[in-house]
Amino acid sequence: MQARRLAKRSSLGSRRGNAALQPPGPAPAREGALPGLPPPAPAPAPAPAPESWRPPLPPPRSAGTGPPRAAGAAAAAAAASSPVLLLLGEEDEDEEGGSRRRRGLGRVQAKPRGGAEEEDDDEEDEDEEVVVEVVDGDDDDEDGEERFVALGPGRQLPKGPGRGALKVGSIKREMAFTFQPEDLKRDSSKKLSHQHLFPLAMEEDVKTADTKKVNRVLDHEKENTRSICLLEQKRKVVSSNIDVPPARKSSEELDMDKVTAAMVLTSLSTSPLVRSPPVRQNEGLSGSWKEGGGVPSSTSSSGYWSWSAPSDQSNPSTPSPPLSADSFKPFRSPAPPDDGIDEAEASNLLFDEPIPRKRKNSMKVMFKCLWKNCGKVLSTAVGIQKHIRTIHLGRVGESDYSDGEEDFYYTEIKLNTDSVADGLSSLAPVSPSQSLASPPTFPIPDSSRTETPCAKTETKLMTPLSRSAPTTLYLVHTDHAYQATPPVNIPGSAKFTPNGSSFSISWQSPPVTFTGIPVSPTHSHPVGTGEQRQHTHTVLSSPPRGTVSLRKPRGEGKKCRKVYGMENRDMWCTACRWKKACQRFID
DNA sequence: ATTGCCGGGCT
DNA sequence: AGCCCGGCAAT
Repeated sequence: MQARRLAKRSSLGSRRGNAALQPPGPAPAREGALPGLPPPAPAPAPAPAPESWRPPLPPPRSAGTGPPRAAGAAAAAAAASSPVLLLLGEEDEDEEGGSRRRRGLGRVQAKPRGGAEEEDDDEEDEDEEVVVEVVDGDDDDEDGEERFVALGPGRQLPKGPGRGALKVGSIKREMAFTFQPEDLKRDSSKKLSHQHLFPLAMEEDVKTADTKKVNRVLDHEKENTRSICLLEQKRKVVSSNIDVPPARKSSEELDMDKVTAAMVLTSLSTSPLVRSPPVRQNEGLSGSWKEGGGVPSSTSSSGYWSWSAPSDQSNPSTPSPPLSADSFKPFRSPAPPDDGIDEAEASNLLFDEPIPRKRKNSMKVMFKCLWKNCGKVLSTAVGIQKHIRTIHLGRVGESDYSDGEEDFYYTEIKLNTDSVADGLSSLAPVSPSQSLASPPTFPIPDSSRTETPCAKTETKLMTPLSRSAPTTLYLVHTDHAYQATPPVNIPGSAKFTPNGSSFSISWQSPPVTFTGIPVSPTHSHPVGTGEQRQHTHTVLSSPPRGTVSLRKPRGEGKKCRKVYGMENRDMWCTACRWKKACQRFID
């Protein structure tokens, strides 16, 4: 039989009908009688089909994303050798992502959490890193530099965002460089952990830069110098070289510089690149700040959020909340920011999508006013800033403009919002003024959907869906109804529970029942108002496609393949033969 | 790597 | 509709 089939296949299946011609019912039986016959030597297995081409894997991401610190040396080395690498890598990834998505299209918008999301994450991660580095002046500096370099001379910037990146890059770069001298200094003395990354960056710099820079490096270390350097360097024409500011300023000046730097950063914060750890509890206004790192934090965060929002739109399908506060992974800022960069003004308010993106861990960030006697908590950075500005700083007129000062007067609070409802409810009251945007952004939680007025954003991923999905599945399967299986399964015995797992039991017969009756009490009939019911309905109908198709849980039981083996493929149930869910041995 | 089976193409 | 298979995901 098999041989026949094989032959048939090899001959392009022109005669495909043959095997099928045998009456389906008897066939198995007959064959069952045949087993005695030595199975015809299976024809030489057809050469395995050549593997379908796959998009090349993106270049090792390690350089860009991975744990920056750990990856450190290797990654940095790679980067150093060819700064462009990173950039290219990014692009490649993008492309790949695109293709992946494209490929995925056919497949029910495959699970949103799939590659696309990951990729997004990655990307953003990278960006985040960059940001972080700016703030901290840490390891990531090189990153920024690399990017800059690559962008500048090497290639033409394809589009707006690129340009923006460039811009930012340069700035960043300056900052980064400023740090370097210090790093060198520290290198000898401190040996900070993050330092090992630097050498690379420095190396590169050294290549281009004069040795005198090194000398300068030896100067006493002032963290504040950074800011100064930044300012000074801006003047310098040299793009590739890093010059250390020759002059040092008095401590007082340094403070000033700090402030200045802070302001600069703040203003720059619009750029997605600037980032800082999300949750930073700096009660001590002065104490906790470190080298200006803290300064932009709040502002940047707001900026960040706002940026992230657009990204969401781009990938509506992926809920992916990248930021995990726990891991303290640097934030991802969507590289794409085509829109934003140009308007680097303090237009935070514009986007101010206050709403921190929903995080995986269901953490929500709130902003608390630290002003004495004012414990006001708002959900958005912008909101809190505004609040501080107007209420405490008394800057009524310039409400729009933020010089960053407000940042000192509020802190971020992480809230654990396990239940969406909580988050929403708390949200609403707290920041009535700006919260409007927030609700839509938190679609994830189940409860939210009912509460949120705005239906469009609602994801259909909610539990209901999952439950409903099985139902749908049922239908689908019913449709298929592979007739072949002679042995009918115990329809009656199988009891149908709403749960996906058990539903599988009864494919064949009863599904119909189900279709009519929504399985889960939650969604099902009785409860909903007309509207709600409708909603449910929609969910039911659409989900199969949009949602992660609930794949039928894999049956543990024996399957035709197992039972009969490949040799007796003919004995398989049709479904099995067709690579469909086995109907004979249903689990 | 194997296996179950979905999604989709071809006839 | 029947048949088949690529490819994904679970194992």
